[in-house]
Amino acid sequence: MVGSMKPPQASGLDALALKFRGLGLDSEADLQSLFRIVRIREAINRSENIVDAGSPPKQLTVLLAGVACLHKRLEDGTRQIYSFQYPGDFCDLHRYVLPELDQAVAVMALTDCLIGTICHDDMERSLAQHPKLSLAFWRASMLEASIFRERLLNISRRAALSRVANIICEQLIRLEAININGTAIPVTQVDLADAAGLSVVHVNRIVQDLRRIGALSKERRSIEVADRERLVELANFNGRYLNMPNVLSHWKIDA
Amino acid sequence: MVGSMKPPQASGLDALALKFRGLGLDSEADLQSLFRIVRIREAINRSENIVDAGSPPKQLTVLLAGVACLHKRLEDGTRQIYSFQYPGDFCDLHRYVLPELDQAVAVMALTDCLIGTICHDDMERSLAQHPKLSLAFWRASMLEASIFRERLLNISRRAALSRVANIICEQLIRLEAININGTAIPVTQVDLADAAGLSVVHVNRIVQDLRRIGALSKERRSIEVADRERLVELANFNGRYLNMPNVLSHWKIDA
DNA sequence: CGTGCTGTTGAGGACGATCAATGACGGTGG
DNA sequence: CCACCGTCATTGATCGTCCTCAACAGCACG
Repeated sequence: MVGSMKPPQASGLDALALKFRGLGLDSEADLQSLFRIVRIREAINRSENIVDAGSPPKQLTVLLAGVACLHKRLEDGTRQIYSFQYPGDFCDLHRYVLPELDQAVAVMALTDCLIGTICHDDMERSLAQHPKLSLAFWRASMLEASIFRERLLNISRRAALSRVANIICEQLIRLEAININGTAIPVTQVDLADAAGLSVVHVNRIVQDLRRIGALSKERRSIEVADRERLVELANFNGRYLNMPNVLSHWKIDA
Repeated sequence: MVGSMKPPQASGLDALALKFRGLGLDSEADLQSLFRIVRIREAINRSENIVDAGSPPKQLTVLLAGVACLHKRLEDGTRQIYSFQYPGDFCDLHRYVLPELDQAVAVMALTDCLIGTICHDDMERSLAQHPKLSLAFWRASMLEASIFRERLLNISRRAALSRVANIICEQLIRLEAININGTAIPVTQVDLADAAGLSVVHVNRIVQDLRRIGALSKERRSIEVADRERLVELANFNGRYLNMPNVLSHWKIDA
């Protein structure tokens, strides 16, 4: 089902640790300094906004459990999903770094979520004291940019089937990277459509194709991968843009 | 014509200054420290690569004059242009920050270009000594990401005409931001097509439409804006994602 | 004076959008 | 407990945008 994820881990901070170790933050001291400034934990219900379009940025938000998406609502009501976010991902770094920008971009909870916050002052202090942390954040932003580029390529060049398969592959790997090893992607067909730039109707047909082929499980009401190799092949997927060599190593990916 | 741009300014460093002042680097000392490490200047001919896919990153590259594009060549030979780059833009920050990543992304000169380089050691020293510089670079990356998001949205949601108009608007503003105030965009229809995710044939028809409408000048062999307000309107363009309030202020942009 | 790139034009076809309707499920309030 | 509603998933039909293929003209280059 869509609303269900692994129950929030003990603290939710383990995902943060995983993420930042992956970004090259190997010093335990730096990591602890980051943990120390993550203040409040708040539960957010599915389909509520975690970061509002245009809200005044006084603090940073980090996802600790659940799945969210960075998106923008257009004039005509349609929604473009730029990227999905998982535990350990920061939701509003862009606002912290370029506050004049991006009033229209928001983050929405796709499942029930748990978030932590860091007030800007603490952030500044911490960055000043831990230069390595600063680099890690820069890396996090770059990784996000890399994901945008890949999505751009995906939408621009690939046919609907590859496109959808691609997005699913990415989510599977990113879940794996934070030790969520299931085969189900906690996302609706509507979400997929908004991320892929396709109509829901067409996504539905594509999903059915993928099920018929055997790449996805026949489970109605859930996007569940049945044959990941087939899916990777259909997607022409190469996950190297994700900067997760450890996870990718057991993902037969070539070219 | 396409190959021609303003002749390279005295040093090319003025564009760099403009860019980084726009990114909030207001201290003259920080700026000077950046200038000091920009080493070699090299001329690159149109359609040569400035940064090769997979080249070993030992230095940073900054564009000092000319126009380039960040792109990737796909298996089938097609090219996706992620973004255009102008004097003051760094070409390979992504490699510096996430060297494990992005072997396939390259930067190509769209006109004759002049570049400067910074060796990684100098960069590290400079960043360590000038924390503000570090933030400015982070901002530069964020701005690039913002441009990727906008392009993503553009390709994903808009019809071909708006799409092309949008890209042209962006380039016009970005040129303006570095004091190049002409109405011609130094880009071919092929480039436009690769950036917009459309076929050249279709872009050609769209360009002709835009000319017929009067938004572009009737000049064959060049993309030249004739009526920017009309173009902005057709594009549904809102340039706020570019983080250039000073430039945008005289660009009647709303919503 | 060819060769190559860019721009231009025409015809046909495919992929995906749009519109419309229905079923299944879950939650809510009477 | 049941009626109601909203979201998600599904199906069919039609239509349009944009792609592909193919050819050719102009200009720049050697």
